[in-house]
Amino acid sequence: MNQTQLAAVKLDGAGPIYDQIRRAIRDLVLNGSWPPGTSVPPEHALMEQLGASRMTVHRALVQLAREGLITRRRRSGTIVASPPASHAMLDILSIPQEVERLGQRYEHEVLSREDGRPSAELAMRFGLKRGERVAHLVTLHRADGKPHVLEERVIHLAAVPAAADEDFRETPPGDWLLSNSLWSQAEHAISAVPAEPDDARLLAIEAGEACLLIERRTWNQDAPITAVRLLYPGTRHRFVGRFGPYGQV
Amino acid sequence: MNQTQLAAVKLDGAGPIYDQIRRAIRDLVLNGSWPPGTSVPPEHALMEQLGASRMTVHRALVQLAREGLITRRRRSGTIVASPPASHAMLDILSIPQEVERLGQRYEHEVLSREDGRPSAELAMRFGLKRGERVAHLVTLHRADGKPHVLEERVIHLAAVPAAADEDFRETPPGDWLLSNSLWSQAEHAISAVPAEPDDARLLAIEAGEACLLIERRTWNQDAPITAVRLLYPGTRHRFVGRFGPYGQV
DNA sequence: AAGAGGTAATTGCATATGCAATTAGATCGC
DNA sequence: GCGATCTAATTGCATATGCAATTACCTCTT
Repeated sequence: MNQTQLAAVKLDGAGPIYDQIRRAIRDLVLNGSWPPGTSVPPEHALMEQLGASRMTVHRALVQLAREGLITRRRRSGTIVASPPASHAMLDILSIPQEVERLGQRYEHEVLSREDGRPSAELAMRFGLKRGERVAHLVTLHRADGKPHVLEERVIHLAAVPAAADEDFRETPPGDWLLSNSLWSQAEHAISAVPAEPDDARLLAIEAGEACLLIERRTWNQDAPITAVRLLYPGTRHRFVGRFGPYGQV
Repeated sequence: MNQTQLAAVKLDGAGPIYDQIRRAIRDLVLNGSWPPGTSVPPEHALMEQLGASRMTVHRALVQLAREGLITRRRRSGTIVASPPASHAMLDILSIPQEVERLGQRYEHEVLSREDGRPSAELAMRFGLKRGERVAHLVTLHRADGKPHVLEERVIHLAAVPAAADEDFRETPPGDWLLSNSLWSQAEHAISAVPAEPDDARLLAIEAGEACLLIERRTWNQDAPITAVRLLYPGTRHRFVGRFGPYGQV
């Protein structure tokens, strides 16, 4: 919680001062130098440290608070926020949550796992470099005992070394990664595909049946973390989102 | 473009002044009193009209600009922005754009149209009230001559009376609605379904082939505008989105 | 030890002031 | 007219100042 040795805020001289401060602190948060719970120096301290006026520092902090990276309270001060678990998009990041929100019992089973350098076929399918060590996992998620989604995932071990010693029995890989790694960008692709015979058998559906395929890749500051293919029996699933023309107005 | 008789900004006395100003202007924009292109009074004018300091007015306007509702330029002033065509999600609102972004030639054809009270079956499928008058359209969109997506749509004529006199030959219904109606909320559902025989024939694919189904309903302030089912041959399409845990960081 | 009350740290908000940057529109010179 | 130049309107940014609101923490009383 406390700053024993807090990495310093460094300005880069590009653009308005308030924005330099904002970006500097944002980067410290995003790259993990200031993990969630870290207390941010009070406005006075930053003001002296940076040689800016309080209002300028304030402006940067207010904006960061609006963006959700920090939490501010009078008298208590400012701390780095935990990534919002309630973010609309994030819902689909946690399969246990997704299942439980449907009021069903969740289970998962790791069907296979291999660590090492990817085969040519695997590298191709997930857009990997051959040289890099990855964990390759296939996991089946069940809702009330029935197959819910088939997950095939690679984890970049260079980015998440701890994954090598984790067996994912307690927590499925997606959720484990959410709490054991940092990510700053994710890319989704959604498409419909017919079920391959092997996949169909695991999902207990007919081969060729329409399935929803979600492919997601996740990075932290350009370093790839993980890539996953989620195959949902299409007839049983819909993804719903709500928005307005200017965002969530 | 100009304010012949601009509806006035009215504060409600609730909360900080800068936020009252922000909400007041936001509401004028969202409810259509200040349509896109309207020029917003300069900071000086608002300052006098509202009895607030320039910095306070400034703060409200800066925030609205960051939210994308207004556009500001030095000397030229501030105008109400057009709803952002570049919004990631919005891309899929315009099929012509979607096709042209792929570098293909766009065409569309209205295959059928019926205006009147919906049949029981139709009301059921789109969640309509039986009493309400709607236009019911089936449109096929083509890319480079090949079927791209099959659109089935209902338009609530009470909300968009002008739709009754439009034949949608020039502009397909989705795009026409974008420029001829206001909307504040949309809901998407994405799922995978096998192609029905009729639909498969129109899309020139095999019956039962996996398709991506996007169902979208659109409202303006709780009043339904339109509902649409877009059926994409799944193997040919992917929808891609990108985001970070704190939004578009 | 427990509760009451006071103090001060910290953020939130508003104002006033001044200057910089941009550029639409006016003016000038030819 | 037409291009060059000037002027001033408008937004962008930073600072200094002052007060309000919240509340962690200290002190005092019993």
